[in-house]
Amino acid sequence: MHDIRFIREHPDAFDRGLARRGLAPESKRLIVLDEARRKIILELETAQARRNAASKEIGEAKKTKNEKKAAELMAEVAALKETIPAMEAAEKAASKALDDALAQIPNLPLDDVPDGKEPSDNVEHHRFGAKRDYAFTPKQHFELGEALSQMDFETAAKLSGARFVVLKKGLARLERALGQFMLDVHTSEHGYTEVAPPLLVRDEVMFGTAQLPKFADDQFATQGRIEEDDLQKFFDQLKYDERYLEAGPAIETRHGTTEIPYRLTREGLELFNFFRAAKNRHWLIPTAEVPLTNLVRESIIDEAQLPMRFTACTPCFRAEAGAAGKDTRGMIRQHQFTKVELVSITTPEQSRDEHERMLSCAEEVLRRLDLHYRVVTLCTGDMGFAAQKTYDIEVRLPGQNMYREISSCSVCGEFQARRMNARYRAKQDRNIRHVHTLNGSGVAVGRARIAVMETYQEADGSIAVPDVLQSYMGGMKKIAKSE
RNA sequence: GGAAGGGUGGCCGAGUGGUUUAAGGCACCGGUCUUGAAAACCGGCAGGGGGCUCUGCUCCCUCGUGAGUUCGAAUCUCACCCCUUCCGCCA
Repeated sequence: MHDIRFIREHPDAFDRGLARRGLAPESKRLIVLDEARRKIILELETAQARRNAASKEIGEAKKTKNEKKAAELMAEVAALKETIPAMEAAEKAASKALDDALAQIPNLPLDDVPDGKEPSDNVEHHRFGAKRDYAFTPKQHFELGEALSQMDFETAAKLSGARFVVLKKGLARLERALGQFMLDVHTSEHGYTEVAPPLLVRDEVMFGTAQLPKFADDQFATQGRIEEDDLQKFFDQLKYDERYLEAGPAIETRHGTTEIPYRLTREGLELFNFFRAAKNRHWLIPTAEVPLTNLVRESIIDEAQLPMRFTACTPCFRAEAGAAGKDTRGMIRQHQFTKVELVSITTPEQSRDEHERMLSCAEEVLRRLDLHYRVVTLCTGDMGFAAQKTYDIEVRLPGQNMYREISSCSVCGEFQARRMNARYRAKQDRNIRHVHTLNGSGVAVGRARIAVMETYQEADGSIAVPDVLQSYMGGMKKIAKSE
């Protein structure tokens, strides 16, 4: 969420930032909304101030027995009480219009983010390791997994549909081992606090990290249950407004009378669906970034507590609404996957350095697994909604013969903090300011398993267990087919 | 799912219709004292927003949220949200 005061004071810089993302200018429209808002606030507050002053004068007039003046003042207050409610409603509407508009606008890129439109415009930052030579043609992870009878898409489809998988034996354990290993590295060596967060969260939490309102279609949510009382309340609210209720076709009853039933209009149905969806709903987290970042929502933290660093290994759930046809084979893009997440809460001064640090924490995991990867700085056109700057780590998948994203580390500035109302009290001047937030995968466990499988595959289709994982695998050195 | 009790500044907490302009404490900041620190004492200290002649002055809103009653609401009424405890069910 942007600061309207910044936009008001730096409209050109704001629009330039949007332009770098390939977006049309917004400052003019926002400033118009803001001016409308401030105008009505001024009117409302003038009326309120007069009402308050007159009320005090009433007391004084009564004290001095000036009944005539008191009566006049009371008439004035009565008149103000007629007009103030409408102004209050107008003020609310104007503020909401501005907030709704602001909520739809993505964060601005930092100066050093490369300009570009597409992933191909991302800039390589550095590499670790090198492509390996194989004496055979490396297979893709799903070929390996299915041949081992430890990765089963068909059964998963019976249970849950496409984009799910059942893992067994060594591959199931490899998933667990990777998560444990990563958490241990981050907690015991990188200073992150391990958290086991809720996987189901409220609307406002999803808004805080900016999954809502814009990306609702990408999320899974639980369905609220509607009871009879709720339904009655819903229809009471409609009040036979013809936008929502209309007369249906007449029905001849058994008794020869004609009844004209009411039914929902299209808009009424939409309203009903909205009402039902919002009732007792929870969202399934698409990433632990959501609960971890929101840990500090609606609070004022002492600067001495910063930076805060949180990590969690959780399942993540994504509807993959816009990904039809993409990565349909294998486990690259699933509705459910495991990820170790890193989140930092910092002061504005710390966030840039913390971003570099977070990247190196994520990289360390891949280094110890001895996986070849490259780091790219995302271009302005490829960055996520909330990010100011993002590094992606792309791991080499020899079977796919591609580099694929395995981690994404973003600094968000105060963009999310504003949405969450997360602030800190500065040590120096005791002022309250918004914190900065950062998030990164440290790293995606599902994709790390794929990378291990494809990188460590052997000619016979078995998979060597990387040294650092063997202790997490009960000493297992090789994942091979077993009866 | 049932019942009861709650939601007040960064934190704790008083306040059940009218100097609440929200007591008091803790924390924090400044000062006095001290070789220094602690203690003690003195002073300051909620958040958000608007306006202006903008280092300042001033106004508005906020006691979970929204509506209502009233000349007047933290306080009363209604609805909703959230939390806690107990009971039931349950891994």
